[in-house]
Amino acid sequence: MAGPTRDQKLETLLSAAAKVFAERGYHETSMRDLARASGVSLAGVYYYVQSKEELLYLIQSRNFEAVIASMRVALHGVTDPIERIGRFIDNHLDYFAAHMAEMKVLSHEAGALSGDYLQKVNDMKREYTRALMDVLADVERVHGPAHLNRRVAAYSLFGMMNWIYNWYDPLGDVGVEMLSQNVCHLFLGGYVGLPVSDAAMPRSSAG
Amino acid sequence: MAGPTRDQKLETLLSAAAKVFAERGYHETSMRDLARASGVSLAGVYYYVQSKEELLYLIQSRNFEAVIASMRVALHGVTDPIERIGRFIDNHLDYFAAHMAEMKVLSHEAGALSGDYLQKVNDMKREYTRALMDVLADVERVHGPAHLNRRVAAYSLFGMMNWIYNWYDPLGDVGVEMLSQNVCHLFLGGYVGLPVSDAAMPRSSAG
DNA sequence: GTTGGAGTTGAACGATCGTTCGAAAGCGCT
DNA sequence: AGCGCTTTCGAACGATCGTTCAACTCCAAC
Repeated sequence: MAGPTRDQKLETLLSAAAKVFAERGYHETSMRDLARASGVSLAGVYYYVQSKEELLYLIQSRNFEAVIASMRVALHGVTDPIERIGRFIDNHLDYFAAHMAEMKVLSHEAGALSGDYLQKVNDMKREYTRALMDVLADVERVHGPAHLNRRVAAYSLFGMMNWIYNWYDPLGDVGVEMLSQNVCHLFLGGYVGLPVSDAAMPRSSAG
Repeated sequence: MAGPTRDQKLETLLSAAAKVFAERGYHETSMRDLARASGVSLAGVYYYVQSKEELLYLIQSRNFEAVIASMRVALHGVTDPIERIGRFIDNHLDYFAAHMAEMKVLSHEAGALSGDYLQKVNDMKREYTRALMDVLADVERVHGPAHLNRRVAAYSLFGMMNWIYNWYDPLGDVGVEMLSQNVCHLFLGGYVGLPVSDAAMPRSSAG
């Protein structure tokens, strides 16, 4: 019958904050809004968090770390470059759809941080981008050079995937599986220039 | 020797505001920042604009109108659906790259408006999205049904194109022409599922 | 029953926000 | 010079912001 841990209450606070940040935006949201949404007093928020900016940083860094860690697992042991891309996309969209509020805050509120907070999140961003670029380099090593600038291709893919917070409803008629398959097909079809065999689609080879 | 018109001074104000909004974000920017950036006093701004929100609305609506009008011209008389898509992409990226600050404000500050302002911008968004979806329907009518959900494809393309404010530098080593060609290739290759003939690329047929 | 730390709070702080307003300044016209 | 209209401004308004702090409650340990 133990009450919630300090860490658990912080998680609850972060979760509530992510929801409000996603709806109203970081700067429009006041600490009083967050207090109301998480059921504590205004001053009570500051018992768990040093500042409003640290709150945003915790949301961004924790989820970014989770995405990267999950991506490493998803790609581990997979050698076919095409399937590695499929896994990368699949992992990204799965996590995005499962944590819409947090990922919208991560994608949309990228420039709201400053100082050390900003630098640390930017480091993760560089690491994640590098991971994708490496996979793209693998593809070209195996299937020959693409007729596309690799950097443009990488950021276009991130654009496709990160833009979904503007329109996608995980509970709508387009399931996450279909979304992921479509993005895989769209990107791979355009990047390697040929219809992608179903065997390379992660959804049908891992389940 | 006539001094600047009232409309010209408003344009100057909007341009300066777009730049500051793009850099700092709409809500972080104060009317005092805008006054300093445009060289007038704080109260002076309110001679040209009723409110901060109207300022944002004017930036968004004027540029959205320009994009839509320019798109109508670019597509006029073009019958081949594939080339119509190419023109659509080309027009979008051309305008985006030429008006980075304004288009970033339009893309990134979508949820900052409210009331009638929001409704009017949303109407334009619906019109623009509908235009793309119609072209996609044309493609499928000619080249057979795509193996992709049309809505997912449309929003993925918008994602690719609108995300560029997060990374693209028009003055960098990737020119607008290469960017546009790459996005065309990426999208068409994935959507119609085959290498796109150069003749269908707007850059090589219109010059 | 008393101590002490963890958790929570109401009230207040100075700063900054968007907006307003009356007055002054510029200026073509007579 | 004097009038009328547009343009500009300094100063102030009330509201809200992020943050702080002393005081309070709660409860396990002694």
